[in-house]
Amino acid sequence: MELLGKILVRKLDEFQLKGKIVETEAYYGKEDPASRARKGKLPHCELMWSDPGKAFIYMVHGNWLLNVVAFPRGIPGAVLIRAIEPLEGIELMMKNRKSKDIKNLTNGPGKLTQALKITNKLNGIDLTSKQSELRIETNIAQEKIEIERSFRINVSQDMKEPLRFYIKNNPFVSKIF
DNA sequence: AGGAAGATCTACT
DNA sequence: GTAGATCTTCCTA
Repeated sequence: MELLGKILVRKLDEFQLKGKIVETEAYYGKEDPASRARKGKLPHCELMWSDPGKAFIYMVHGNWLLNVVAFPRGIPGAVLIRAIEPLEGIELMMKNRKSKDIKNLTNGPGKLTQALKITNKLNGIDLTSKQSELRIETNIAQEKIEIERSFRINVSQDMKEPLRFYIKNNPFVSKIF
């Protein structure tokens, strides 16, 4: 996806936490049996019908999952950020996660939200605005990345096509086939 | 009001 | 690798 390789920036009081997006999954609306939007316009996921570039944060199994709305208004769909590679503020992430293993900080959807202190307070925030507490920056020195794709992980009913994208040979992706 | 499900994580064998 | 914990929202009575 286009999000791969971009930088996720979480702004706290005096600090900034940064991480490179290394793993994503696509979710659609009613076409997708795994999507929460499949049953119709549920109140809490109305953001999927909203404008692209907004954060859609969803709680499941006691974990916050971070999504980015990916389609124009009117079309439901979002991209789940599964894993990032910590770049800045790593010590604070370790503190948030109570772990000192860097590879264990953000290599999963629920883990990265803990490390970055992402909660439903940030639901619906504009990820493209400079003032947002949470935003996505384009990687200036965009290195060459190889994108690999596979089927989604831990989804009870997956679709027929692979909807998971990740950066090849990156140690921070949650699972490699 | 109560119960079930869900895009997960951790700990233990 | 498998089981259990965990929490919020939605569905049904």
